[in-house]
Amino acid sequence: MQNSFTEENYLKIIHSLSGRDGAEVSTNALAESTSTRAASVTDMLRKLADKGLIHYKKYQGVTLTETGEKVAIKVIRKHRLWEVFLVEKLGFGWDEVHDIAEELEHIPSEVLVEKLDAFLGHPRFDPHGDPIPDAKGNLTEPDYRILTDVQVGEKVLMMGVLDHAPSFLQHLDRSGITLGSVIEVREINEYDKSASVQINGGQTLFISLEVSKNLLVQRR
Amino acid sequence: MQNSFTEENYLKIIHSLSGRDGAEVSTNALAESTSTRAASVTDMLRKLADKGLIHYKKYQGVTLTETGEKVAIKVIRKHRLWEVFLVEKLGFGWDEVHDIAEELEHIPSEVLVEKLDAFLGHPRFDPHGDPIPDAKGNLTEPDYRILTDVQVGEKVLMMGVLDHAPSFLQHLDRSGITLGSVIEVREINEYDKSASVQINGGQTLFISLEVSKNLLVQRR
DNA sequence: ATATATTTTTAGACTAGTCTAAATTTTTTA
DNA sequence: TAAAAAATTTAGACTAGTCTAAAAATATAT
Repeated sequence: MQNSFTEENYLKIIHSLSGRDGAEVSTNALAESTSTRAASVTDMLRKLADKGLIHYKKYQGVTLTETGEKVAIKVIRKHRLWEVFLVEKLGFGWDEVHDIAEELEHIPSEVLVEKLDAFLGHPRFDPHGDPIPDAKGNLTEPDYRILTDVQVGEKVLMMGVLDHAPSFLQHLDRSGITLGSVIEVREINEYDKSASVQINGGQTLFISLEVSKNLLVQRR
Repeated sequence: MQNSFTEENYLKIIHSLSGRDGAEVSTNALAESTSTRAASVTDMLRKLADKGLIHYKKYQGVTLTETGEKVAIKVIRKHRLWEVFLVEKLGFGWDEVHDIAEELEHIPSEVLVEKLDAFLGHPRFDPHGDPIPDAKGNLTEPDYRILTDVQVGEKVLMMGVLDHAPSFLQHLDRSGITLGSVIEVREINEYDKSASVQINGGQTLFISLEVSKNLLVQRR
């Protein structure tokens, strides 16, 4: 039984809204994320439930079944591998690849994914620092901290972003912050909670709270 | 105005059935090639005509408009570039790439195609010897000969295939014939019109008329 | 705890792409 | 050149995915 482009997208979105704990996802949240109306979501949920891909009880929200989870993770694996390809091989910026990967992730063919993975050297992370599930479907989210949780005086490594919006990524580019950058938190401004940080031991700049909330970092 | 996956396929197929002279293509031929019914083809033809992509008069067959031709050639360009990628970079066999490229060819994004083209080193031919249209849409079909037109005693270069069926390509693999092979026609068998040929100055073997008809060759 | 607000589902409809069966047009053939 | 055959189009219907409007269920707030 083959899943459609649209079905795969629902599963992927349920996965991401569901979070690590596999919490229930609401119809409205899905309508928001899929840019459709709640009524359309309900229709699709009945269909996915019939196919055994989600647990669904009317009015109670949904969670993925084990099968549904597997499908979702395969799509995520493909999405992230294609993003690596687009950035590493074709020279796209990390702010340019999301929409194209949204299309490529639905190309069917197990062998294509595995050959692509090998060609890319079995990367563990995509250009935004998101972990790439392995061929068996194991997806281990590394427990990065958010920059807002870093103490003044700490030096950390920039490992990923929570927001993938092109405008946010371009802002980071202009700030000279990329994956692997060393960020030292120098001071937190009482007034607006912005942070003074030093990047790679060089330039010092202000990072707004909004930005800090979307930066994933790790102890060095 | 964006064309759908299905519309692009119709245009591509009309292009290929239409041939170099841009001859009219019949509804039935399209039904055959698209694996649909004639009635469905008629519906789609009305739609493509409304969009200005084909010239269509009821019962008279169709030809591509200039716009339709451009769209078709873009799809062909993408198909052939992806095939090069799959064979050259991912290590697929030339008999394995057609179906995957059928999907990839519909991924939208001009910049993706151009970056892919550059990454591949601006290849002029795909893994089956078919010419790749350039970014401007210029598609020059080289005038290869068919092996059946080669005289006994001539040595030619194998440049492409007319049949892309996996079984045919696998048969060539087993015969040791690939793009660039030197083929010397030694003898034509009166009985079944099969040809005795020598490959790369080495092994001599029989090629059936069926096979000869599908081999494109060039004077060395 | 009951009224109000919010969320979700149902009902009925629309588009794209397909189908079958029947009608029509074109082509072939005798 | 008229009848038969073949090709094509029309008519009406189906599925997937979406919509709006209205009904029903759940949550919230006095």
